Amino acid sequence: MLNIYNTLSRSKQEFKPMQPGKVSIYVCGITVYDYCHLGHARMLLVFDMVTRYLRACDYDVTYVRNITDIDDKIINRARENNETITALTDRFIAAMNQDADALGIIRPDIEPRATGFIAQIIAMISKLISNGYAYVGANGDVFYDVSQFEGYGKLSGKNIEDLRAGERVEIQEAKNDPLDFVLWKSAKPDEPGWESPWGAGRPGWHIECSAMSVDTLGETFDIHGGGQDLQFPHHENEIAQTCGATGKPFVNLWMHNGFIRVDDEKMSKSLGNFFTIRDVLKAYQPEVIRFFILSSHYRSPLNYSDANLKEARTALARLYTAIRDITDDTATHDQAFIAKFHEVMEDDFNTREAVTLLHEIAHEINKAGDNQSERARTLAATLRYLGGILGLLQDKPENFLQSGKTGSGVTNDQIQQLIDERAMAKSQKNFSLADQLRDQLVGQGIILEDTSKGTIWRRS
RNA sequence: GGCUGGGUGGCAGAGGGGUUAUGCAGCGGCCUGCAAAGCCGUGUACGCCGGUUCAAAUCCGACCCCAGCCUCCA
Repeated sequence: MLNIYNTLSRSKQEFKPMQPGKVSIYVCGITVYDYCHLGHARMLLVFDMVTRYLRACDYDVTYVRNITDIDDKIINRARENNETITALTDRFIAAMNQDADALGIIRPDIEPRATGFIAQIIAMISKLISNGYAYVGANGDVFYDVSQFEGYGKLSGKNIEDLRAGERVEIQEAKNDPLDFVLWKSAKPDEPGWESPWGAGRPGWHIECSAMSVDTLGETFDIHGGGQDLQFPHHENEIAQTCGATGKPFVNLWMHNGFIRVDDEKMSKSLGNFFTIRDVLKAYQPEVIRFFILSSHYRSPLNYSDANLKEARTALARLYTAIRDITDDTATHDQAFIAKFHEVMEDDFNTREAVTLLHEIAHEINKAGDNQSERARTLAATLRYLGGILGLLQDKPENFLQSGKTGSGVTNDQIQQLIDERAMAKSQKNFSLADQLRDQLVGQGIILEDTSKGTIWRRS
């Protein structure tokens, strides 16, 4: 029985899909005006893990992750760069796909782009106006009338009075209420726009997701996800819009992933403390980033640091080391570990416990000694199978262990040459030369291991 | 100020009324020419103050501290 924490009820609840065996998920994706950072990576990886796990449980999953390709930041950035909006968004969508692919993230089944749904957006806004939830403001923009929607603030645990008391909402003359938010923004003469009943303009951010999710998954669907910061106002507004337009419940379960932090502060553009995925990939293997992120619970904050990434690399190397040289292709699985794995994953996707379990399996393999024994092969197959559900341990062990980013100044051939020289020295009992050659490699991040089958190497 | 979530050993990070988390680092040992890897053993812990209980890191209450949201944000 799968239990998932629902932000709306602030508790774990049993997951019951609307249609048995089928799951529909919508996740708020990326606004494409810059490279993705590690925070985006966490969102991508968390929901990748969720869909992978649901599929491993034989659910037929439809995973939708949108792209916001029209918005003020995009317009401004295109203007700064002196390029067209399409050129800018195409460029960063390609970059996003490149980064996501590198991290082994399975592409969503449907990836709607806001600009492809203008008709649906306009239709939904019209519906909201006719249903009495929206109005045309003094400046020609269309606004959502928050006071008309009962339960506004329920998802984020806020009430309208508190929000007003916060007084951080910008006062805008055109609105009836400072809390009202824009659905359709009139275009200034030099801005892009689409024709609409309210003149040329573009959609507000929130309405995009309402229109795209309803169009791709239906008026009510199973899971809606996104980063924690989207709870308010974005998801709150989505609920108000979709329910206002359809008169039906919107989603059954809200999932929000925690943030990546740097020095105990949220990683963000405004703080200037963000690291892009591609920058981090220069120093660490993609699987290390995945392992790092899955090493904590998806709702917990997670601190990014060089030390933590290094540790993730070491821990993952331990797992790969355990299955090194074991042929596991024909072996069966250890059902006790499989059952335990599902037990922890069914508790709100406790990937940290799952990773702990992988370490326990690795330890069992190491204890087994003879790595061609039936027991070792069964455990290795289990380790690889369970790791695979998390998107881990699918590489060849020697490939992972040798393809680290340290010691990249020395080629495999050079390493092998030094190993050969050292073997010669060793056979002549010239240990001081042998040690000197080994130290030389260690200085370049290459670790040698003398085994019964000869000397093998890996990157530290 | 309001609303959420949290404070765990040297570090990271789970768990969550009585039984080893796990990983990294440390220490002792085995193995090794020496290492590495691995194995065995080992230490350090649950913010503070009360309460409930045979028993509290775990439940309850107060307090202190931190983070997130309340504005664009994954």
